[in-house]
Amino acid sequence: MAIQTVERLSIYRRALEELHNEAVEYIFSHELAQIVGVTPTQLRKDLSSFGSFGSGAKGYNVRELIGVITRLLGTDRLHNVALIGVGNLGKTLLSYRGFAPRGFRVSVVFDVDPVKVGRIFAGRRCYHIDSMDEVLAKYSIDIAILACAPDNLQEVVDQLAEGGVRAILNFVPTRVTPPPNVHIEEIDVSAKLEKLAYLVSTQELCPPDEPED
Amino acid sequence: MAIQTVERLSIYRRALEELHNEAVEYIFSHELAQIVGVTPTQLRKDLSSFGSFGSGAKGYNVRELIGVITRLLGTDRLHNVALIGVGNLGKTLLSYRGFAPRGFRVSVVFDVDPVKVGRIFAGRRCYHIDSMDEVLAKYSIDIAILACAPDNLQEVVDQLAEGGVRAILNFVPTRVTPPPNVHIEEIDVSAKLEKLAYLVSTQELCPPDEPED
DNA sequence: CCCTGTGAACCCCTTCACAGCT
DNA sequence: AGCTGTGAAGGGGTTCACAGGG
Repeated sequence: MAIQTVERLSIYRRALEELHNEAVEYIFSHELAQIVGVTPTQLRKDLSSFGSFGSGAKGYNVRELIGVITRLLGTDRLHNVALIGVGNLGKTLLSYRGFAPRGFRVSVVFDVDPVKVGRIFAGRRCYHIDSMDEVLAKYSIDIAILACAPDNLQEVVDQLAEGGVRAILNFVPTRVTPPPNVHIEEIDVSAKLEKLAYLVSTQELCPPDEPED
Repeated sequence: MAIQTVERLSIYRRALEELHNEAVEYIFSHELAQIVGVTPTQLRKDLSSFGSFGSGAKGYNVRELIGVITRLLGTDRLHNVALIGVGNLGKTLLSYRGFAPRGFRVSVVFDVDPVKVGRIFAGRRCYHIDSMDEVLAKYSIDIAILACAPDNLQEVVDQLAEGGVRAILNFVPTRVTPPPNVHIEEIDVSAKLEKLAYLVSTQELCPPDEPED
């Protein structure tokens, strides 16, 4: 399955869950496509890449589709997540309500600040980064979120990999090279903003063709 | 210039600035590529798409490249940013130090909560969303960041567009249809996590071919 | 020589057009 | 008739391979 499809599945599922809550049982591709902002063809292609679920008369069964996508994304089982760094961003992530319903549990947090180590943040014990190996195993962590200072980031990543972490979500605007068999996703707010700045400034220079009024 | 190139330029510039701080004057494509995690060819292609800056002997002039990229991204002039929603995420964004050095100033914040409206957050006055029109003009806002509740999000977006906002960074996991001439970038943490969950679970099933030990 | 810059090939993803089903 | 599923075409972006220059 195409990796881009995977990214969209997550969006489809969220929309489908809302529809399910509104007691919608069936939906057509053009309706769901409208909601999530893709073309109906795109949506059908995505879904057809892992099976046939639609019926000509009623469209797609909402509940069934949610189940299939959930299994496919691997979010039917619980993922234990480690958070690295309990600064502003880390605390915000700890309070985010969107993880639990999708099978993610931030089980443990790490920091280097001696003031924070040993304390409990939103119910999670904060460990020192140096004790990572044992703690990762103890909580059977397989995903980590980086929300720490950029110093020694590669080292942290390598330690995580050694501890069995296979996927990392990186909020730190520093690029690290992924250890073997470890997937890294970057979330780079500044880069996104700068992209927007570019789009805004070029739009000023070359306004999109529209009929003069 | 390709849009993907734009996203990478921002990353290049950040790395170049670090190099500049370390008094590095020239750098070869393979060195910078290594730092930011792209192929040297990719990097050269990106840079060559808007000019020729490298010299065979010394590589690229760091300072010059920073200047060119900055102008190109449109971050040489200041962008006034409006933040919508002063919850956990909003406050975290307000305290983020990465905006100012890249030409972004969060000038004003909006909320619907009467407790928050009128208060000052990190030096920014909080206005009610309904007074958006006048406030946007007053501060000459051209970029907005959505960090609010998902209710009526499309309405908020449309209001922003009417107020002259041309680019929106959306942290809210709800898809909205962009008004004409408005660019929207999504930051979807859950979707990224679910993508990672997928990668982890498929890797378990079909481990990448490696020699048995 | 080893670097940069770049046409060409390649690859992936989206879109089109339509066949098949209900 | 309107829907889904899908081979085929099209487009964009990355990689390759090499020409050109200090």
